[in-house]
Amino acid sequence: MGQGIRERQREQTRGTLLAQSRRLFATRGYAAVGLAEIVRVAGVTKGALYHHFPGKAELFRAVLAEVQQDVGQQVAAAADAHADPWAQLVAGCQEFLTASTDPAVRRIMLVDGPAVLGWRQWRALDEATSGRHLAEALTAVVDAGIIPRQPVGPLTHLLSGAMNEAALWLAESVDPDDLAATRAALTNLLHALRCGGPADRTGVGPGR
Amino acid sequence: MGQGIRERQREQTRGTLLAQSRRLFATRGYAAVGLAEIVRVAGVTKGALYHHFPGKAELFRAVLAEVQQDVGQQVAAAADAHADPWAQLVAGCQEFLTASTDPAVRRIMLVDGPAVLGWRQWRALDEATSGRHLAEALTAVVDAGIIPRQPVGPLTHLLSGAMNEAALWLAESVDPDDLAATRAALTNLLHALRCGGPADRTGVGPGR
DNA sequence: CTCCTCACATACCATCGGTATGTCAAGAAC
DNA sequence: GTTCTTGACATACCGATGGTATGTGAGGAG
Repeated sequence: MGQGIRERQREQTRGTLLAQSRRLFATRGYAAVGLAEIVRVAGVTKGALYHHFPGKAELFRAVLAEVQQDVGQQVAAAADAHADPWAQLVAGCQEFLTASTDPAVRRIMLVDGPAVLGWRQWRALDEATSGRHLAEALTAVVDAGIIPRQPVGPLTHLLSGAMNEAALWLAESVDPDDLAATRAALTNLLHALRCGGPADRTGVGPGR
Repeated sequence: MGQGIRERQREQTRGTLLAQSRRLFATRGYAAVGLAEIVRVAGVTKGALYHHFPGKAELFRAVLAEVQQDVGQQVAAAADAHADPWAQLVAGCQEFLTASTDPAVRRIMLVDGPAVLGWRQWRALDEATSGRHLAEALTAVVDAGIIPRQPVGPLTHLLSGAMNEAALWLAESVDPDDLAATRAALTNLLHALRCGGPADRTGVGPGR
């Protein structure tokens, strides 16, 4: 089955490198973890690391992609449990808050990600995974006429940022009621979108 | 006036150190700027830097505090131009987007800040300046009965994160309409709060 | 004038990310 | 089976970086 002892070994080495990096980056942050420690706990040398990844930043990028993938799947699974576009949106957003309980998500994806890769690359990765689900869900909700027709781009980023920040806040929060309150506020915010029409939008053209 | 040539020189050295650091950190990011370059453009040596700051991270912290202070004042000034609590909230939020046009704000305050100092310290700094204004404005709006009574903590973080992310997105955006669309979406979002309640009121609310 | 302190400058060090090169086994060629 | 090539690492080394220990000269108190 495993075609070639060569390729199998390669995948295993790369796998442990990614797994250990993810663990260390999640617990102590990108800057505080040296390559020496990564290769030590992975049981290899720096030569192996640089054989698989162009450098520390690219290693982090691979780890981040893995984390984003996991979150994206988790969100998508929660959304797919519903048929109604609106229920999918709400469920996906709530599930994102749940997924962000994982320290790896918070530290790697939300804190270090933008700083290490730059916001542009970070956004591109997000766009390809979890962020895309939000945009699609919003588009579906707009198309279904549930909320007023409007450009979904700005709205996507507003909501994405709102949830990111809320997740980080909840992580440091000591009051257990904060989680429930945030979930309620988020749901409330989403519900509020349904009655927000063209208010006094100053100096803006027609939406799409 | 300046009591002592000693103290004046001290303040000037510290000032240029802060100013040059702010400029370099804003343009190239925290990690990509070395202390050697900072002290070179500031016309001093590393000895001077370590005499004024405990280390690179603390220097960054001082720069970030300065940036936060500026943003906070800018937001407060925009809000104080209005008497109505609601107008203050909207004006302050819009002004935050304007203030985030500055690359120093985006890179130092929004991207590198959380990663370098950790989200906890970053949040504490924000809480003391620009973030506090948002919380106060929201409290005022709730107290005035303009939006339904609810915990302001979660709402503050949701809105803060929304604006942070929007500001970063606008910075990379190429479409000039995005700015206007985002302002509209943000205003719309704020307006939508007026018809949503903690107990899930799904009725169609008034425009204004 | 004396002396002390403070605001730096100089010299130095440990560690880090990164690179160049060596090594040895797995798979291909015959 | 032998040779030969290739690829998956290991080893040794380098420049740069943040950080520290120590030197020094001018300002200010007495």
